Amino acid sequence: MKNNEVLHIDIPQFQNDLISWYQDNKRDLPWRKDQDPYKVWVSEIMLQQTKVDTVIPYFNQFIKKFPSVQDLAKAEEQDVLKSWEGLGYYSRARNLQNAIREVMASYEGTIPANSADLGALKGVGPYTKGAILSIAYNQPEPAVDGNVMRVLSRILKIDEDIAKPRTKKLFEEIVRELISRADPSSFNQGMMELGAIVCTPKNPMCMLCPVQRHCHAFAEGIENELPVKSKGKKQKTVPYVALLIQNKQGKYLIEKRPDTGLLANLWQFPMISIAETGFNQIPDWFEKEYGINVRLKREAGRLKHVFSHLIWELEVHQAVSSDTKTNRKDAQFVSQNEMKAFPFPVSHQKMMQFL
DNA sequence: AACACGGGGTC
DNA sequence: GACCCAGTGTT
Repeated sequence: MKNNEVLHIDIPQFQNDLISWYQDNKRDLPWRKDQDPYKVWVSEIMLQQTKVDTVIPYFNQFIKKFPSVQDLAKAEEQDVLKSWEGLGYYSRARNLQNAIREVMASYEGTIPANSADLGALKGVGPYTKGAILSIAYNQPEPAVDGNVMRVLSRILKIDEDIAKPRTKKLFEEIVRELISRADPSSFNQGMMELGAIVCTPKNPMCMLCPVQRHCHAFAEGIENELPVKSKGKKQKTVPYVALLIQNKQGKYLIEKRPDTGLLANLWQFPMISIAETGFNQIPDWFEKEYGINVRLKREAGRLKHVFSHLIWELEVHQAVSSDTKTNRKDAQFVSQNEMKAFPFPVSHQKMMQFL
């Protein structure tokens, strides 16, 4: 589809309506106090697939702890993950620190202001690249997220499936023609703010919309039919037995997860896929894998934890061991107090309620 | 192009 | 429950 087939609006007037509204109505958010590229970057990573209200306290605490590129570069990864604990998508934190270290090594600590160098950094995809270039460096680059696709699909009456990668590219090309050269920062942020506040997924507040007069979906009364988005497939359920193993010193066994995949490098209580290892082989399994003896005491409780792509059903058991050490690297007995320094996924924080 | 990758809020 | 969120990396 050619862009000129869908761009049936007065572009200068649209830009002016949007930017005027944004400047009068923008929320007072912690990452909008200045245009520090580092803070813009951190905020954009945190905001990926995450609501503004969720991000605010994490952002404030993160910037206080790691105020600059230098501070984040020299931090321990475990400290960075601890600051990210509960926010989800933990590879964002690890990729961010990886990229920040690359900025120190290759760019003397200055965050690149060009598309090629910025986009080559870990965790900086098309959206984040455009957001940093437009918001921190005032360059007319597209920053197309879910908000922008929703808003533009309605304004321009585009019914392509926004779940398809190809559709995102279409919107990026459209934004290249639509974006204000005078104030790309306000244009991009205005589009996202509009999507978050007015042009919401359900029941958009068209009566309050600053660009209502440009909107083809509103004109036809089909704002609730757009955007078109195909459904993802539903999650698989996986049953586990998780163990709260206490030794004679009153300490509990915890372990570090592998450095790739789900919840990489976070800590957890040992858990066993019950589909692979039978319940009554658990003691033997621990003897072999951890070099410790384990005796199950009682079931402490059950909990279900839902991820975007799978569901854990955890049967939590209390257990005891007469050992104080394990032969497994990245596993150790710790007191409840010592435990607080380790980053845990929310699923295993829930388990601590049973301690 | 399809899938892995968290967690919380809303209706 | 189903959907959504200021998406990216891997396959």
